[in-house]
Amino acid sequence: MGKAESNKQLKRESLLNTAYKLFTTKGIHDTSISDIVKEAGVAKGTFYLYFKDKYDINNKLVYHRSTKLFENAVDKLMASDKANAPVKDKLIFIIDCVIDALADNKSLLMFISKNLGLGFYRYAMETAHNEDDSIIRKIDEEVLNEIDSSVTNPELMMYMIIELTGSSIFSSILYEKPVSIEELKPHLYTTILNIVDQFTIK
Amino acid sequence: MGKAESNKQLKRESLLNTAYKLFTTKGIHDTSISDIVKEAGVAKGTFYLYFKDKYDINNKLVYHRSTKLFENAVDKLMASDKANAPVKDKLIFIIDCVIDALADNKSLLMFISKNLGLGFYRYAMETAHNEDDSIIRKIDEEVLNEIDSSVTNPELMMYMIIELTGSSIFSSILYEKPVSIEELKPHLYTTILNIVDQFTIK
Amino acid sequence: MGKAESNKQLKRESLLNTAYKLFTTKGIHDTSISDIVKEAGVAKGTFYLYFKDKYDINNKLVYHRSTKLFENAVDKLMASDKANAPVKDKLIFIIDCVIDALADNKSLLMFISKNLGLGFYRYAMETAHNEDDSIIRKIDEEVLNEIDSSVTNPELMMYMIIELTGSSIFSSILYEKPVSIEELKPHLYTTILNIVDQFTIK
Amino acid sequence: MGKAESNKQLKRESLLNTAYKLFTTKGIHDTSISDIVKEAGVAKGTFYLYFKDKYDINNKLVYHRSTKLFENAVDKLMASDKANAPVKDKLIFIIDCVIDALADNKSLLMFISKNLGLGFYRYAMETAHNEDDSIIRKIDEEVLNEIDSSVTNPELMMYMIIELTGSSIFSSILYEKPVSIEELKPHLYTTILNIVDQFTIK
DNA sequence: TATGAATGAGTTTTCATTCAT
DNA sequence: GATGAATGAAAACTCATTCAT
Repeated sequence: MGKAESNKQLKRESLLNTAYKLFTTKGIHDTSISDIVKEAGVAKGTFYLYFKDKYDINNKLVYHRSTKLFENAVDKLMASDKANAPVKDKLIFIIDCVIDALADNKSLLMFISKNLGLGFYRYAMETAHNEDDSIIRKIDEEVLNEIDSSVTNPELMMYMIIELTGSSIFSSILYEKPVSIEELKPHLYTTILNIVDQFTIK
Repeated sequence: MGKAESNKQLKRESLLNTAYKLFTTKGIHDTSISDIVKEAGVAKGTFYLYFKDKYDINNKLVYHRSTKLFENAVDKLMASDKANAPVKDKLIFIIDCVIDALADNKSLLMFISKNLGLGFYRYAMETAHNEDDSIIRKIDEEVLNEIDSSVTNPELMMYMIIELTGSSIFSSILYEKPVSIEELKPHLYTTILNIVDQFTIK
Repeated sequence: MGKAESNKQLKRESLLNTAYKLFTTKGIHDTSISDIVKEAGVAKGTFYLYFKDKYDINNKLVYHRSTKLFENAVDKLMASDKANAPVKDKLIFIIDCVIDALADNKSLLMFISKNLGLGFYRYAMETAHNEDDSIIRKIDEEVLNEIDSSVTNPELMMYMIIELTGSSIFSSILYEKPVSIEELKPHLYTTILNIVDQFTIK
Repeated sequence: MGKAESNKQLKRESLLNTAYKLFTTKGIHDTSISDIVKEAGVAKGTFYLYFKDKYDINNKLVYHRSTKLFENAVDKLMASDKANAPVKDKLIFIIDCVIDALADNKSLLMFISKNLGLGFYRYAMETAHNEDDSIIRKIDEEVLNEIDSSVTNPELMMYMIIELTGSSIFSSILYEKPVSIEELKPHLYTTILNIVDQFTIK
């Protein structure tokens, strides 16, 4: 990668990071492209070399940041002694990792929650179809492919688990309402395991 | 109510209805105050007599429309033969009513989903504190006040039920993904009843 | 004066006082008629029963408040042992009274200074021609009519004295720059007396 | 200076000149930013590239035009045979130049008078502190630095002279009331010299 | 007299986008 | 590729004034 090439990437990165910072602080509505380029230290026109508009950079951010979240969780799983544990355990492990990461990074939680209003699942499915390197596909293939054939409707099961998790952690992490995330966790995991059972033919 | 007074309410109503129509069709971002007043047939300044800005009228709409949704559900419950049924049954009845209403009114579902990104529950609790006539308070008092004392943490239980329901129906109703709402319902209600059990001391 | 009549005057007074308060605090430019009537507790339309517009009420205020200033000074003079002193002494007495009153009421000083930007004198002369009860005419007749016939150009003399006084006290009272008003006074009065001498044929 | 740079200055100048023209003809209150840009031949947004609002461009104009006034006076003094005359003579020379310039340019007089309502002196002192190239500082250093040590309070002396001059010439130039500027001059200069004497220890 | 909701022309202000350098 | 001044359509918002009650 030549000097020019790396400089090019630097500008792009700078724009992405600045946009993320401003979107999470002031909100996308109150952030203008002017604000972004001023803070990023690049020229107005440069923005358009990399992104179509404000919403384009926002989408790229959502994809980028949420993918990383799951990638890290999978990496941690693989590095752990749970790498070969039963699917149920791996599922809880990954969910736990993601929750911890979001509890540690509330602005990311805020950012994702504002953008995935219609649910993690739908977004995940959409990107799974559009992007070759979809993290969802990777999770599916590498972690959950061994879901027991006794599960009647694995996709629906995953849907309910993801939606329940995704929607219930926000208020808990951000406002500790109605309970803190640490208090929520055991109940949530119990429910998740119940859902798995519910979809399992005995 | 004098002639002037009723005319005043008419203008306000007209603005609310027009805004709702435009927000759900074109989106709030692409709807200008000019658009609203033009379609509502009132002068620009009149808008500012009733609402601070676009976001103010939007919030008032969210409150108004979502309250109505639950009010109708409670009314239906009271008029039904389930008025004196066990709490579990009343809960499922209300949820079923709300889901049916939203399935019948996708633009309302869309509208609410865009605006309650952080979850029904948090919004419900906030308005419960701010508004005297909060529907949530009413449901609490009139329908659920008899929750069995054997439930360990009724608030947390309701939280999980509401979040699971609120987030899982969207994709199902709007895109029939991963399954249609009619297919989802039995699984959802099973999970809800499981959650109730989970919080019940045996 | 009937009840209705006094109520009428009360509204007018309330509008005048509120306008003065707002003009001196926020400036005339940032005060709207809406602001005035809201704070005064009267209806919008009522404003137009008494005043033509914002500038009309402002002018009436300037006239009213500055006239009172000089009236009080003349009253004090008449009540003092200087009532029959030489003109020079009476002149200094009146000027001293006015300065003290303004030093005691900085918002009034601010208000007058903003509105009499083109000088006390011109304004005084204009109102002297327009208003039957002009305070300037009264001062002229009751206090200064005995100006010695040895003064070559009494009008010009008064002009210079008024302008010098009017412009030099502002900064002194409001910012104590370049010196406090108490420090300024002796120098100012010396200069005034010098001006009188300058116009007196010896 | 590149082509772009000079074009940039041209736009700024054009806006300043147009604003001055409109402010002096119609008044600042009746001049809209739309008026300015239309007449200046630039786009609406361009205005905001150079000025914050109407009042910002007005302030910059006051500073610019009043500074020029004194600069020209000092230049004329330096080019004259009075360059090395006694301070008294130089003082009268500069004042005379400024008065003549304002008598020749009544719209400038009007403009300055409306904006320096609280007095030349205060404004001059403020800008002297804020601006490195303050004309007041220059006059002080180049012309008046040799004020005789026998003057007890040079700053106060200058204050009184400036305020007297500044306030008394307006009505005289604009309305020839109470006397024309040519009639006023000898009396004014006599008073000024008297003030200098008053502050000089004999 | 007094009211205050309604008006809508007029103003300020923003900002995504372009394009000559 | 990179720049950033310029654009101008379009948005938000204001407010003096009116008039039916």
